[in-house]
Amino acid sequence: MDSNSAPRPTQTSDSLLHRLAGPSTTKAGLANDQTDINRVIADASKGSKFYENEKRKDKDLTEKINRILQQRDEARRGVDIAQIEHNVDQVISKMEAQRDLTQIIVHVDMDAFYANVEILDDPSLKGTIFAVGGGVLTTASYEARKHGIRSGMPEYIAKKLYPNLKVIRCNIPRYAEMSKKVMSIFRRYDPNMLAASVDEGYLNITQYCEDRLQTADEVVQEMRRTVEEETNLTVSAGIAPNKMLAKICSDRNKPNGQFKLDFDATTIKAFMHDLSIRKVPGIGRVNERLLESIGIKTCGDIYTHRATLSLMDKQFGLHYLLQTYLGIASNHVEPYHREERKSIGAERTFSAIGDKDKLFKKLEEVAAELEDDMERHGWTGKTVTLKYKLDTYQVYTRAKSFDRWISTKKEDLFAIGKELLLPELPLRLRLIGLRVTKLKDLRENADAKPGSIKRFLESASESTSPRKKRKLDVDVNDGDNEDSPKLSQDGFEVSMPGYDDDEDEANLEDDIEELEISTEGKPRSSSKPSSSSKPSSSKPTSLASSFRITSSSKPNSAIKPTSRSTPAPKPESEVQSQTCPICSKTLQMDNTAFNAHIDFCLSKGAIREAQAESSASINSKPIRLEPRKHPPKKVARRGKSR
DNA sequence: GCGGATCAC
DNA sequence: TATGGTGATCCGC
Repeated sequence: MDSNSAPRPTQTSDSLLHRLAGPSTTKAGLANDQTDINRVIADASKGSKFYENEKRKDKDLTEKINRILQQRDEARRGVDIAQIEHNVDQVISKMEAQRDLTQIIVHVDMDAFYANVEILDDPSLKGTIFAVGGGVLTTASYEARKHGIRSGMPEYIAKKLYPNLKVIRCNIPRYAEMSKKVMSIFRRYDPNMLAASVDEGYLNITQYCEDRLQTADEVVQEMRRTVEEETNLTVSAGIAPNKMLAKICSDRNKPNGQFKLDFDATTIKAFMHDLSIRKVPGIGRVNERLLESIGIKTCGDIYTHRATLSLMDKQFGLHYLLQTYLGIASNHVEPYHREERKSIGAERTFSAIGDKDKLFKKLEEVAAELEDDMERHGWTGKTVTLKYKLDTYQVYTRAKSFDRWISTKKEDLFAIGKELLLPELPLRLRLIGLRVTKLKDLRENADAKPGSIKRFLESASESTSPRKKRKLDVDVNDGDNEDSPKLSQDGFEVSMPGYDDDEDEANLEDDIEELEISTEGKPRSSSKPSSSSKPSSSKPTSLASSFRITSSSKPNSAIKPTSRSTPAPKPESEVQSQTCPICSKTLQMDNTAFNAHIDFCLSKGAIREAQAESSASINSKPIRLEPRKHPPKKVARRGKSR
């Protein structure tokens, strides 16, 4: 257990080595000896500002862990552990009783997507060691991964690992094109699938299997074969009763393989028992370390330490971890809806700048990009957040809210950003960004109940085939968004917005452009740190020692579950009380019937009324028929450092 | 509402 | 020489 208080054999601690190795360490196709590779990476990084910042974060985390251990020991003192365990066991029984094994969920994941598309266009790359990106790598071929080269890694470090590495520039429009093709094949199996990113999606094939009397394995096998036949790209898949399990399973036989988990509670629990917690979506490197510090490395360990987790629920989130231990999660799959968007922003990295006018110039450029996006996608909002990163890599944000919808003109965005940045100067920065939240959808005026309206419109336009680009509200998924991915780490890359669907190509391309990874900067080392300049404000959250933590600064920590993670099953046809966003009547019916009712209301030209009405009330929140997407989240928290 | 922080891709 | 960009969410003020 506690691997951190042990003496370090080398100068760089294990945790720091691990941190420097990047977030995608647990991925498929890794290298011979991770240790040697981590060493090379650390040596190549040593001395840089980036390295120093990682070191600082690592130290903060170590201190936080020490506080947690102290809290744990204190909390366990004098309490009846057996009793607590008993109580937790009862909670587990209840969760178990709600387990839903009725839905067949599939997670599909394209293998080394960008790299494989490049091979498509240049077959001579097949089997060779190459990467896609520039400055920072977006993805690496499987052969390159064997040498420790991963997405998110700076090119110069990758070349230390393999000097002859060939690096190909990203061709985002091309990837988007292939993504569309592949997604459309997936949709044959579930028209309601969720495209989670350019290269990844979730399907519910329960109906499909039932209709054809085929097993899930057969269907997925056929689907994967179809993708390969029609696109020459391979995909890996996971089949399980919920999204979390399906995602974990898709990684099991990658590349070009599939893995099905038996739809049986005993099998699922056995599967989770030995699974590294790091494999659980939502648990990243930080939470991995926090959990490990109290002895939890696998999901099975969650049960062993249930008493501690219960006592420290605030920090770790007992509920979410228990669900994870049981292998229970959301099995809800539906397409992304435009109204789910919560923010829109732009940010740019550049070689460090200290000059005020030059910084404003950068801010202006970012403002222009943001204007473009907001216009193109039809959004405005009420809050603007400035983000900046010092040349020391420390990140800060400063926000301002308005009681009106802001102008999307770049001049206005710039003015707001300037107002936020000015009081912080002087600073030496390497990144500036602007983000708008508290959004209002300018296309579909329904900011009032978007959920259903959108849903209806979407299916309607789908059948009639859209083709025209914008206007006419209702656009289905404007491609915008989505989940968005960008460079990924784990294996894959990035993003793109709207692949979703058939519909406007032009728009799609625009979106794609923005995805390009910039990495521009020609870094010149900034001569001096000038680190002295620190963000003024800073609110030391210090007092935050909400707990009785001992020492100084940082407050809390730890993991927590989130309400999300749909605890229960919820097949979908459950009768419940719901209020129609159009006619405002409260109805008792299941979702299918409810959507039909909404269709009815909409068909009566109720749209206009709804729009008029909604523009008056800006706040109504989208209604939600089902649990939302997104996993858990919520794990650790920490205070500010330094 | 604000700011820090973590995570996914 | 040199380490992305977009979006979401959570927590503690």
